[in-house]
Order: sequence, then C-alpha cells, then structure tokens
Amino acid sequence: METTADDPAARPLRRDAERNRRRILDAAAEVFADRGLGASLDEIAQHAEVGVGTVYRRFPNKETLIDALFDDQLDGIVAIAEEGLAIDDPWGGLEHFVRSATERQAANRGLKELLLGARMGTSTGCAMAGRERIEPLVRRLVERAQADGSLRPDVVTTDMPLIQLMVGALVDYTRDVDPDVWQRLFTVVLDGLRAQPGARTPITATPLDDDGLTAAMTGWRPPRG
Amino acid sequence: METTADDPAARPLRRDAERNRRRILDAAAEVFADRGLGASLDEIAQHAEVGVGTVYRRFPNKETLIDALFDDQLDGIVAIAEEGLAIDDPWGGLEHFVRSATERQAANRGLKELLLGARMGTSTGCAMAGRERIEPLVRRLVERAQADGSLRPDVVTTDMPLIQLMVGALVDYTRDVDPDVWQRLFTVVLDGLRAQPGARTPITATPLDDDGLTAAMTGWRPPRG
DNA sequence: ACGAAAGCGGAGGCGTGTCCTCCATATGGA
DNA sequence: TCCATATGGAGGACACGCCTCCGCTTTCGT
Repeated sequence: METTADDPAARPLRRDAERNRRRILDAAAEVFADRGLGASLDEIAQHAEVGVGTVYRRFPNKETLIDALFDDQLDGIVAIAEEGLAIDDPWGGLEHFVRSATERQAANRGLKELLLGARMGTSTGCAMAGRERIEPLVRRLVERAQADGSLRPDVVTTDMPLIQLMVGALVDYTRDVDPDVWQRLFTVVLDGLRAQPGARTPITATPLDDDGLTAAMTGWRPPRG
Repeated sequence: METTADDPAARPLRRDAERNRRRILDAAAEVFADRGLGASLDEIAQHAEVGVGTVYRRFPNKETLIDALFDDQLDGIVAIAEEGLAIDDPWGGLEHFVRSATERQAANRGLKELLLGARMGTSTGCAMAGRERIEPLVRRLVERAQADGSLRPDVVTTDMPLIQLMVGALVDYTRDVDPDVWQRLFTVVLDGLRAQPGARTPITATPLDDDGLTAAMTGWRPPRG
C-alpha cells in the first residue's frame, strides 16, 4: 500500500521507471489531446523521448493507456454537469454544462472521441461507464430548464450529445485556423435552443475570412482511428 | 462529335467497353455516395461486377473518376443556390438553399466530403472550382436576407459552410440509425439564425431514444480517405 | 563496490489495406 | 476470319499501426 491502491502486491517502480511512466503519461495526454485517439503509440513514445518497448512494458496495450489517462477526464465532465445543477438558474445551469463541456472537448480531441464513441473498436469500456454517469445529470439539467420555461420544450436529452457532436466537428475543422470560431455557431445553436427567444445573444468571436475558410478546408489532418 | 464533347479524336468505345464504363460510373456513384470518397477502387470494381483492371483502363486514377462523377453534382448545388435566389422571400430563399443543400449532402457522403474539402490530398481541383461558383451566390442569399431583416445581422457568409459542416457531421453520425434525426437539430440551428425570433419552428422528426443513441455511438464506420 | 533484477531502446515481424500494373485470355466487329 | 480492343484479378509496391524480442544499461540492496 505504499504507492497507491493500484496493485496489491506491487513493489514501487524503480526511479527511472517511474520517471518514464510519467513522461509517457504526459506525452500521451498531449498527443491524444491534439491528434485524437488514432495517434499511434510509436508517436507517443517518440514524443515522450522513450522507446516503444518502454511504453508497452508499462501499458500492455493502447486501450490500457487510454483508460489510465481518461478516467479522470471523464470525472471532469461529470463535475461540470454537477456544477450546472448547482446553479440556481436552470437555463444558466444548462448553458454552463453545454458550454464548458464543449470547451473541454475543443481542447481535447481524444476526450471528444471517447465521449462520442467514435474510434476504437470496443471504445475502451470506460467511455461507456462515463457516459452512463453523465446521462442522468444531463437529463435533469434538461428537464429542469424545460419546466422553468427557458429551454424549448421539443428538445430531448438525447439531442444534447448530438449538439456536442455537431459543434465538436466544427471545432476539429477550424481549430488549426482559429481556435475560437466555433463559438460563433455555438451561440447560434444556443439561441435556437431557447424557449423564449427574447433577444439574440451577440456573436463575439471574429468570423473566418475567405482565406481562413479555404485553409480550414484544405489543411485538414484526417483523424484515423 | 458523336459521343459527347469528351475527347476530340476519340473513336467510340466498343460496345462492351461502353457498357462497362456505365456500370463503373453507376457503381462509383453509389459507393462514393454511401461510403465516402475513401472507398477503394477495388470496392467499386467489385460493386460494378468488373475487374479492377477495367476500372483503371477507363479512369487512369481515382481522381479522374471522382472528377467525372461529381462535376454535375456540383452543378446541382449551384442550381439550388440559384433556385434560392429566385424565391422572392429572402429568408425563404436562404432556407431553401441551406436545407436542400444539406439534404443532398445527407444523401451523398462523397459530395459532402468534396464540398467541405475533407479527404483527398489535392481535393480533385474540381471541388475548388465548384466552391468558387457557389460562394458568390450564397453571399447574395445572405446579404439579401440580412437587408430584409430576417437573418440575424451578425452572421457572415463564411458561417454558412460551417453550418453545413456541423449538420453534415451529425448526418454522418446518425444516418445508419435514423436518417432523419438531423432535421431536429437543423431546425434548432435555423431558429437560431433568425433575426426576429418570433416563434420557434416546431421540431417534427422523432428523437433518438437511448438505444438509438448508443447504436449511433458504437456502430460507426470511420470514413478513411 | 558489485551483481542480480529490473528496465531500456528500437529494429523488425505481422497484419491490414490501398493504389495501381501486368499479361494471358476473351470478345467485338470489319 | 482475325486482330485491335478489352477484360479480370493476382500480385507488386508501399504505407502504417500494433506489438514483441533481446542485447545492452541502470538501479538498488547488500
């Protein structure tokens, strides 16, 4: 019980091994975040300045590594939903969740892929568990905002992940050109979700110019999984 | 000038060759439409009940085949934009364009990829040309609807392709489970685009249930290009 | 200080999947 | 008939990803 509650009969790792373990974890976090889960372990090893063999010694396969990395990332999303529920204003709570969750997915391609189930045959299992934890919270956020009359009554809980998906695609598409444009359309979507369309929320992010659009269309690293 | 204005000094193809050419074109249209441009020529050959060699005899490479196929598909999109401009009501015109174009992309994955520039290194060149023809028409649709006070003034022309992209991603994600769910969120987006949010447009398509959502998340053939 | 145990790197095996070529064989049509 | 034209599909060339293997290095308890 000296390390953590990780492995019952586990001697602590040798100092160099522990150091490399961290390097790998850090590198993997970085690489998965901006390349997606399709990133190869070779790529991660290189980024960690470590041999592939070392990666495989510590994490028997890619899935294990992903699980190790994203468990707490998923907790982060759950926490966001809980924060949303803690906000008194139902619409504010819902908006907080959708916006913050999207921001996090904008910053982390791997997380997005995990949440939306794209990529990876068996989806690493831990993703499923995460989604199951999130779903009831979102349901409550939605119902609360509808009861309150701020969210249009004809949307349902399952529409929310689809919105995340849409905006997530936009994020992937534009991130290299301008990491903030997605907020423009996000505002539009949010306005479309309101039950009482009092006023439009002003769009603040600057739009893409023609060159930017062309750049987004042509320069586009396919995800691969 | 007996075939069409295809090749200046071209003898007509032998009857069997011509027949196969059609088979290939038809098969390619079908396969690209529902698998995306990433579909392999082997796959197309098989679907056309023809050897791969035959495909390559007629179309020296994949790009040529794609160009041959999608030139008029792009014309179709241009035509939709023109129809939109022919409609008196500016909002109606814009909506006609966005909705119809999206429908077409929903029915044709290859077309979507071509228009949005995902996939294919050089994008086949003809895609660029197509986009350049479409852009000014869309610009006019947008400006007209804004002058008229029906489209919110803070969106710009370059936002339109981004909307197509978002909804297109949704379409890809859900098509196998329920080909119509995308219309739900499309309605939301459209409502968010209106300048005067008089009333919400009712959402008509039925939502995904939990199982449907799970199915969409797990069963997901990656595009590959 | 020293030796065994733990760890390391990265070349390379294996599998997969694509584009495209090649050539023995078949077919259309003058 | 006869040959230019066309066919099919095995397989070459290549790229890429996951993961293993093993000779060498480092750590750490004694």
